[in-house]
Amino acid sequence: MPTRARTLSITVLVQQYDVMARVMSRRREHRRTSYHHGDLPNALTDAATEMAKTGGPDAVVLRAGVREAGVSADAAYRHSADHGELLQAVRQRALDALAAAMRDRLRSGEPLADPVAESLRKFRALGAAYMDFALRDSGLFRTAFCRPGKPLPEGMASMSAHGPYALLGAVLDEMVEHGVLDAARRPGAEIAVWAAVHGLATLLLDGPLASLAGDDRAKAIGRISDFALDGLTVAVPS
Amino acid sequence: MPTRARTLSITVLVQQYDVMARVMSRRREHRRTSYHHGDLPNALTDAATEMAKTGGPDAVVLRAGVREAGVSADAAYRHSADHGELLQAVRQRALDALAAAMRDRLRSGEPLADPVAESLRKFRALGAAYMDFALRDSGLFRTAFCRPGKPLPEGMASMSAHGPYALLGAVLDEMVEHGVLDAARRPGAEIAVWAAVHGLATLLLDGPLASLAGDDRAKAIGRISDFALDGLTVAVPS
DNA sequence: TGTACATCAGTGAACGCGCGTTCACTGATGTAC
DNA sequence: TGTACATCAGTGAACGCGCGTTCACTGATGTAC
Repeated sequence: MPTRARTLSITVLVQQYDVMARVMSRRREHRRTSYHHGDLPNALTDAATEMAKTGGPDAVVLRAGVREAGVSADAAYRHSADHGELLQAVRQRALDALAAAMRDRLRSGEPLADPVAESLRKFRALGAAYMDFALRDSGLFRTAFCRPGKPLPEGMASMSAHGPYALLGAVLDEMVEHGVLDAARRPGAEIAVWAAVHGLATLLLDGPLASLAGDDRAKAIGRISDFALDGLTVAVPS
Repeated sequence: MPTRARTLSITVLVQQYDVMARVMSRRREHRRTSYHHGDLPNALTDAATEMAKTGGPDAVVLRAGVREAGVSADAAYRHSADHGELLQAVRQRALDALAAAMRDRLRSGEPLADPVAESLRKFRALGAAYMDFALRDSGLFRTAFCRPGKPLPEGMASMSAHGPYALLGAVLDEMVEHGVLDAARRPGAEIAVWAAVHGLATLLLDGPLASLAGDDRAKAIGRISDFALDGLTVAVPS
């Protein structure tokens, strides 16, 4: 069957062309002008972050990263101590992205004239941004909070001046300032609020609440901020 | 140096003896009287659960499990579809263990005469048991809530009549019954409370709060139940 | 009570995979004189 | 302005590991007649 055979071989050729084109375009992206890469540390972290975005922390694979960067495996070890350090860098990126999403949400809404209402608006905006990030960019979110190989260094991004924790703290301070939150209840409030929102995110993402359908899910998300607010602002602990 | 050489060889012998003794005792535990194991599915799940206890979900390794059960690798496939199914079985065990710890804590405390105080006591007991389990048996806890390979079947144990979720639900019902919790606030209350406690557990365990030292940690844990209670029982949402 | 036979539950060896890491080596770059 | 030389940042191949899974096969068990 010569006709069939020719048809097949053309199909095969087309497939081969597609594969080659893909390979070449990838090569082109990362083609270097010199023997040295120029900025391997960043390129590697970029590639690894992209993987985390898709597949979570388990997808952060050193060999895949150097492949993507168009460099041999050992080159990574000129800049990184080991795989754990790469993962740590990606984790940092993920935390930064989360904090950025929270800041964006703060800015995106219409500021309210009443400072009390405004501080509440901000509080809810942070919670909503956190939940959205967790559910939409779940790979990064999971990476940001994945179990680290070695204990994390103190003062990591989430705790730094611009991290999620600090953002929440600033809004809570505002709430105290405007009398929404009793100053006596301020200490440690970040942790309680953070726990509530973070817990809901993880239960929905990987936990037993993953099966919660669209509407129930939306309800649960909607409620968690009110729940946290009430938990903070109630006058008399029973 | 003949003396040195002899000393060395005795050391080596002692080491070899230790290794052999360990191997033999392991063999003995699992020595079978017949060609058939008798109860491989349970033995395998037992072994895998033990691994999860120590090393979390990543430690649930099929080959290690069959090794421990004293059986060849392929034997596992007579009873389990694949690795995912084994992990699922272990996850179920972990959830059962968590629920059991919660039930035990409910029973262990002195019941109070006042039904209002009693329902609050139960509420706090559940939270405390959950946190203790998470921090003390962290391997199992992590396994219970690890990301499943395939979506979980609906109606899993945490949602079943005796799972953690149902236990919390029952106590919340009691709180409504005795006027501690407004009935209008009852729907979805499990989720909010669960999220708060679960979130704190995961942040302390693997997250950025892992560095929280003994006293701060205790404070955060102590506060989370009050926080959740206040969030539920406050009269007027601002 | 035997017996043929299907089925169940094992065996030991192997496959293929992809990983993190390391090896000895080399091209490129910067610097002291 | 050259030049020797240390150092930096790559190469390609390999190592060793342990995993999940599958292969062809076999011993043990239950069942119909």
